[in-house]
Amino acid sequence: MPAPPPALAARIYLAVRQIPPGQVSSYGDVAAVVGGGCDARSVGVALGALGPGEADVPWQRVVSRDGTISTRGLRQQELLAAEGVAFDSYGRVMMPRHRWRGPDAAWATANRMHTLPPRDDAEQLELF
DNA sequence: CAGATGACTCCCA
DNA sequence: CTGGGAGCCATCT
Repeated sequence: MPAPPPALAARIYLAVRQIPPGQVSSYGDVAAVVGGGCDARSVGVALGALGPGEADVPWQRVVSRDGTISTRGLRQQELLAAEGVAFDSYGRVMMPRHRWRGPDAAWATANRMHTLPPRDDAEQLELF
């Protein structure tokens, strides 16, 4: 039997579950939402340890900060494309367009997590 | 307790 | 673009 997920991993999974279909987030952003001594690496490790018991965690929606896919052989890009995520000619997710803005403030408070700091918008303006 | 490890990220050559 | 190195941190040996 798989060992029960440590507390931090459970929080990471909870945060990842907030990312809506068609959007993506980076390991670092997820870590920022989780807070409490969690960094991008911790998120990567936690997702790498996903087992059958956490099949409902949309791990494919977490990519590197620059939109590149760090997994190999997991069909991550296919899964994302299937939910409407667009990629550029370099095979990177078009972050400005799909980047998750963070959890709802009320949800964050209720779960003792954090919202993402507002980001400068030059990039976000690429919308349509 | 000390090391090794990993689906990260940033910086510089 | 590529590659190396340094921070980062929870987990597992």
